[in-house]
Amino acid sequence: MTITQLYYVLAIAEHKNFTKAAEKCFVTQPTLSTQVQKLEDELDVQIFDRSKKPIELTDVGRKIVQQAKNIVDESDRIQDIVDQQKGFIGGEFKIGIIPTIMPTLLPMFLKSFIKKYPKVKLKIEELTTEEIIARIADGHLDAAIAATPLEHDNIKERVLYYEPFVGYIPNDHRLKDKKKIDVSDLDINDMLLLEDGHCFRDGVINLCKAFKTHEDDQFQLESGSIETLVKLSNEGLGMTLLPYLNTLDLNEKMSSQLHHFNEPSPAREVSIIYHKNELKMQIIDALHDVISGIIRGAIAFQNVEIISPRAK
Amino acid sequence: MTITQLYYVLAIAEHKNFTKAAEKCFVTQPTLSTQVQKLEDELDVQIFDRSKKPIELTDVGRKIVQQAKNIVDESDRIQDIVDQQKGFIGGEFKIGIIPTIMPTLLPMFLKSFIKKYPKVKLKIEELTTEEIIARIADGHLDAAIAATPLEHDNIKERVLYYEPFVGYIPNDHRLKDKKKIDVSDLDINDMLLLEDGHCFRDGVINLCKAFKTHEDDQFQLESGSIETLVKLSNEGLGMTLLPYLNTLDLNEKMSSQLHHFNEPSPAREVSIIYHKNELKMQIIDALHDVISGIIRGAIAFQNVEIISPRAK
DNA sequence: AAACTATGATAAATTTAAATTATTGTAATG
DNA sequence: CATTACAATAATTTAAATTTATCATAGTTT
Repeated sequence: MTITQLYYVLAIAEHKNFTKAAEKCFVTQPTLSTQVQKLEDELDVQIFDRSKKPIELTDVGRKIVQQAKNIVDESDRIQDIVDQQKGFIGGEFKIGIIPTIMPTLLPMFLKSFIKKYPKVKLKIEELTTEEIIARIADGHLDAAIAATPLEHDNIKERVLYYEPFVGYIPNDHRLKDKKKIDVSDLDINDMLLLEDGHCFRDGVINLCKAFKTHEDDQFQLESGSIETLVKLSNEGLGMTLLPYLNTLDLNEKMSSQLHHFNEPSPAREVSIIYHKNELKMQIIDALHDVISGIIRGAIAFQNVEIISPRAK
Repeated sequence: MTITQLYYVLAIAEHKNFTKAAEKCFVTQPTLSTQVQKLEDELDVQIFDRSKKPIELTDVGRKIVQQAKNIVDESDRIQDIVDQQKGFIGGEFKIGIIPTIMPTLLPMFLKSFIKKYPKVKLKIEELTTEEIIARIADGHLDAAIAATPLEHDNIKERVLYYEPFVGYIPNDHRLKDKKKIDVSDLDINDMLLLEDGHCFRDGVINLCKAFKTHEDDQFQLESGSIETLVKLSNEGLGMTLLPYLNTLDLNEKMSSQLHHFNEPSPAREVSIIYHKNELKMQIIDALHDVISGIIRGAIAFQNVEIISPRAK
């Protein structure tokens, strides 16, 4: 049994297809066929059920794949140990960021990160929390930045900062004259929300403690970007909530529509999250240090109340 | 990096000698030299410091060895998964048993175990608790039977039975007329003990809540076997304590010298113990089932008080 | 200090294993 | 029924592991 064989098994299990898995492994399809057969012979058990299309795992196969993941993870960690010893921070690092954090946070830290750690090749993807969780679990993502707490067994979290929500209230809105707003002022039915799948949407819904009914709505547009929310709000279609960092680069006219919350201000917790196996911890540490260092200059709120990003 | 290379590294780390490690791996010494060099080249780090005699691990080397152990353990477990799936219970299994349990327990279960599981090749060794802990930790022993609790981080325990202590009191002893004895009757200074290193000795000392002084002793013989203790006791050199199973095959004259304790009788907890990595769990389960099944017929005490087997 | 011994490194040759190209076999699909 | 998709197999090439033989070096003995 070799680690390479286990890699092959994992690739096949993932793609349910020898040919595609072979491409991913940068070898030809017969290589996978023969190596997997060798492993199956050695263990004297079928890992894959080739009679099904697409190919399926057998019962033992599923357990073997699980264990193979452990072994491959543990063996990856040897390089990790060496890197740590050498103080080497580098290599490819795949990070996911949720859409409502990406445009504000990424420009703040990316430049100084790549300057400080030039050997790290960051691959950044915009993903929803759901997608992030799945990809961290299966190892396709090394880490992610998302709203927490997620309370997911296989994922660890390290808080980066707490980001308060700020009300964005158009001139014709019932709350326009309140200098500071309160959570109890909010009514989910005159607020603009992001489309489904955004945890920021879920956070706001949790905050309002009521579900949007859709019944007496004249329109049902739900945007995918916070920028659109602001523009819709300007058209008088309702108020909205913005994460604090989104309020920093508004023009003068727009910032005048901002209404902060009375303390404790509702806020989201933003963390760097990663698999519990703690692979590539040096890079995660590096990211954490850079980001929280930069944020410390931009956000200075103490008295906040964390709103859960999870639906329901 | 291959699993084989990691095996080689582990063998060298253990024997601190390429030649001996090569023998253990059933390959020639140049094989180890070249394979280890290849691994060191790939990781670009020295694992061994060959300038020292005997050879030493470098700092990273130590960490790599630790991780290599994990990987090798995890990869062994794949065969385990397959065995479990097939309901196959077999292969070599190394078990240690402490001296005070070996002669009574082994004859009780060995025959029926090898009959029920003919494919398991048991290798049984008599070892002290100390030796057992070390060998389970380094993987040289698959499991052991010992007095518990040990409260050792890397070792798991599964209780087999509780074995009461029974007083063996010669005719001239101050307690000879007490039908049932009590823990408070015991005086460590008129009792015969096993030699140092036996946990049964430590258990008895704990029971007496006093240390033997050696000061006013006329003799300082400490035996390595319970049989000798009984014979010395017969010579009037003091009383002793026997584990219950040792009292079952005494002749009539000897059994008349037995004095049971008032309930709750002091007892030792006897468990099958194994590494927390839970390798070869099917065999451990099988052993547990056979032994506790047999013991259930021989020991039927409920009201006992467990005495710790650990010194001090 | 010279000779000896133990032990690991290196070289060359051999054996074994992995990977590739080309081809065949076999289900599912239209 | 022909086509397509996809895995297995065969033959060959390439690469890697292992062995035998030899050398280098450090410590030990005489």
